[in-house]
Amino acid sequence: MMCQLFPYAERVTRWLEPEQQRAWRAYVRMQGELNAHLSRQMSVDSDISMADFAVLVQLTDTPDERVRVLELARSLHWEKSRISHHVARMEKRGLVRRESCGSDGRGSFVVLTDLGRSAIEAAAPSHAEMVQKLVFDQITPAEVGALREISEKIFARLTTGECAAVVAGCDADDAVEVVPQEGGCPEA
Amino acid sequence: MMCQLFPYAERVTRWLEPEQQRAWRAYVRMQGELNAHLSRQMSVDSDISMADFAVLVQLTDTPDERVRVLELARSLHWEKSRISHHVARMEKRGLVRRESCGSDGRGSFVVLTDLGRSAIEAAAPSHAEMVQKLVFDQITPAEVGALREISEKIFARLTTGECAAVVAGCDADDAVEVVPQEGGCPEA
DNA sequence: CGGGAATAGTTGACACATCATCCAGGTTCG
DNA sequence: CGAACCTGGATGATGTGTCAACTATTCCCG
Repeated sequence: MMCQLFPYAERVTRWLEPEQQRAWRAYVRMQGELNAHLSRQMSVDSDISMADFAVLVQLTDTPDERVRVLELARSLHWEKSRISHHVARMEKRGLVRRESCGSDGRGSFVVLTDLGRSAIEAAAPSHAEMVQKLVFDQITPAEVGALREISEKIFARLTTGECAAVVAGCDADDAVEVVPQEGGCPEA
Repeated sequence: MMCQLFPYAERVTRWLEPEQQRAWRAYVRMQGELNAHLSRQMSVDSDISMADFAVLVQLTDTPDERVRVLELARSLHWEKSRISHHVARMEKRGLVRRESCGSDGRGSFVVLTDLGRSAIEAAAPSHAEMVQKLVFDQITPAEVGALREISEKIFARLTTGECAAVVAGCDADDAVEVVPQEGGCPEA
């Protein structure tokens, strides 16, 4: 594939070194368990999923609590059809509603409802505490920095060059980073 | 708003510090993109999913290429019903087959087929190279070590105390010492 | 003005994960 | 022996993610 071009002409596979192998396995396992745990916790004690949460965060971060569908897709790095389906499900549950856009006949807004607002307000604190307990209570401040550096470097590689364009329906706009993720809120 | 922190509150939420927040955001984004990228790459150029790959790896790691279903669940940290469904789909595609277990009438084995073996042999090299390029080419040897340490610490917390038992159908019955810890998982 | 092309969004089919439930084969113990 | 219970595993419903069409608007350009 496009990401497969390699400096070596031949098909010499570069297998992972033992050290890398260990790190990779540890990372993969941790990441899987952490995701599972955070998802389960959120759905158990707030009755919304991580995906719902991410969408709701985007909405609450916007002054008038309404965002265009494709704007959501871009800031969440989701495909447009994923957003579309997900919003449909959330609408069914009353967390958001759709409104058509006057200035552009084909567009539509996703709007936060009262139910949606109270859902995220209920979910945020325990989610933040969970992240704190499961992640940041376990590692040193130096490791926090390292985690960020590592993540940023890898992420950068994923969004540059040949690898970037693969995401359909959501161009790597660039300036990126109005990242959805919750976490703490700087005391407003 | 939900982010306001009231000093008098009984349950004071520990929001993330700015540094932690940045690290968390970076991690979440990276992890999401990396997963998506690896999955897409594998299914595009080897026609199997990461989940298939994980199962196949377990099978090839076993001398006679046959493993009990629950054994699979335990080593992959999957729920038993997930394994069951997944194996059913893989069987339909000819990657594995089931065989009943003589010594225990209720058990069954999952057995690697020739098709399954050639699938994983085809998938492994390009997957390894992808991991190399996307991850290890981006970070320093010191960071490889850090990544492993961080992952191990967080993982350890996830499999300890009350957090561990939550996984249904796959009790860490053996080995794993379950040391009760205060602080608990969710605040309940 | 008219006819592509791009854009915004939806839809349907399918793969996947989770949950609750069910079931058959073992185990324990009176 | 047999009833209660435990275990290994399958199944169906439901929610979620992806891909490939598809519709409807708007844009561009002659």
